[in-house]
Amino acid sequence: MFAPVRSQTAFEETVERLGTAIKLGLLPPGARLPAERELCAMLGIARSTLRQALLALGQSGHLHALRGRGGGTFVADPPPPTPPASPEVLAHWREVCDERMAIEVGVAVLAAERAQPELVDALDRIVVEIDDLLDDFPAQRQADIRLHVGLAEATGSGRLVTAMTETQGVISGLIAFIAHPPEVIASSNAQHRRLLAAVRRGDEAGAAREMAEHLRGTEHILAGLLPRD
Amino acid sequence: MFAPVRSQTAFEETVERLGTAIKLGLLPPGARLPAERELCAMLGIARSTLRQALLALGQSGHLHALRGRGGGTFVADPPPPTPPASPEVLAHWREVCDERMAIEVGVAVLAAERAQPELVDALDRIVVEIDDLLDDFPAQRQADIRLHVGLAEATGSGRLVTAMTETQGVISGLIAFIAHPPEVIASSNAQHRRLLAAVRRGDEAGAAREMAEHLRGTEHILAGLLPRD
DNA sequence: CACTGAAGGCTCGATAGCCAGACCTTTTTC
DNA sequence: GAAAAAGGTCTGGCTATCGAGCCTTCAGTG
Repeated sequence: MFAPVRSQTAFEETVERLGTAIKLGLLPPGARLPAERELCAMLGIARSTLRQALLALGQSGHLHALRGRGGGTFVADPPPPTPPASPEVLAHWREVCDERMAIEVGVAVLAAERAQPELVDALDRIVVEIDDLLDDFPAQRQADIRLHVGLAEATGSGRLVTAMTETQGVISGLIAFIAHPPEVIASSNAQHRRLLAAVRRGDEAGAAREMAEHLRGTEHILAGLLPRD
Repeated sequence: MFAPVRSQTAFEETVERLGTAIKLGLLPPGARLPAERELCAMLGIARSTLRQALLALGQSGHLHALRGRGGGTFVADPPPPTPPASPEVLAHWREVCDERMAIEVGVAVLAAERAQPELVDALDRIVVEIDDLLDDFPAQRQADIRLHVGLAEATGSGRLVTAMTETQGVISGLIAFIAHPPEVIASSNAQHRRLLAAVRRGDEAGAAREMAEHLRGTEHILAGLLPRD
């Protein structure tokens, strides 16, 4: 209740926002960011602050800039190697999973309530895509992320999309640990299919159950690999 | 995706934290806060910053200070009148409800999974309490808040408790609008009872359904009173 | 080939928030 | 009357951020 107040600086928040977007593939390799003068206006910060963030992401290999007309800031094409998950996240991985469970289940229920068939169709296509990508782990991960974020988008709530992307950003560092034999992926994707079916028929309770089970799968694997906390 | 970065200052965050705790009754009228020198250490901020926050809450009538030995900062005993909900919250009330739905449903599922009987017992007692308070709206509201926050505590995740209190803080300003005939309260409390029953037997899907229905009740009433957005 | 416009790169001064600490005043307790 | 425990006040310094101007690079255009 009187836990430390730790407000992020604008610089930190910007690095995290852009960095997460890149790591999750929301800003794909090669993509061009808006010009600095536009971007800082969008983000509501000064250009000097934005540049600090861009510089940091440049040094970590996520961005590179080209000067001159037609230049700009681009997402690095060979993405930099993902650093090992921070010990801080590792120490609290169970809390991270809990929060993920809460948000994703909530999103699933809300999505089931809203049930826009066209959006569910799009998500179904991602499931098919994943089935074709059983070997290509990075691509399959990104499709998985798009699926989960897409579900959040289907709720129509911007704040839930934000919460979902943040959650995915944190959990991705953990998931990178897990071995991914094709049969695990396939079973996980089967859960996706059942989840979407429940969402499509507006079955809130079913969606909640499927999502909970889906996430528990990840959790169990992590529990076997990570230290007790 | 490039939405404005708006980082709260330590001062703002402190006012919000303490103010919410007071408005939700987590810091009951008459309660004494830790001494300034301790409190600022707990919150990890400078005393001058903390004092700004305390001053602000004093001027809004939520706190009053007594000097001298045995003095301290106390929660005002006749709580100040709640100001009308901010137009900003009113404009986005549907998003607020969505976020609440997601978090509370997620919490309900997680609580059902964990299911610590003793904690559920405590929550059951709150339900009984509410049944005895059908006339006393403020007291009944606070009991309701304690029930929902208690459910979050039952998940064992500190971050979910934080999310829940924040959500309750925002939604409370809206709920103050609603007429509360005893029969509405009674029916809402019956939902509490069914919800806790589902949690107790570890029925995740059931808990999700009950919680969703419970919150939808509030939403429908609000929809009738507030402007379309 | 020179010019232009659009982009990143750089610098500087002003401001605000925050911190750390010392000191003052009030009140109770011994 | 002294000590202790609290809130109240003041000052100086640090850092993040802002805002604005100017420089450099370079593709396109005439």
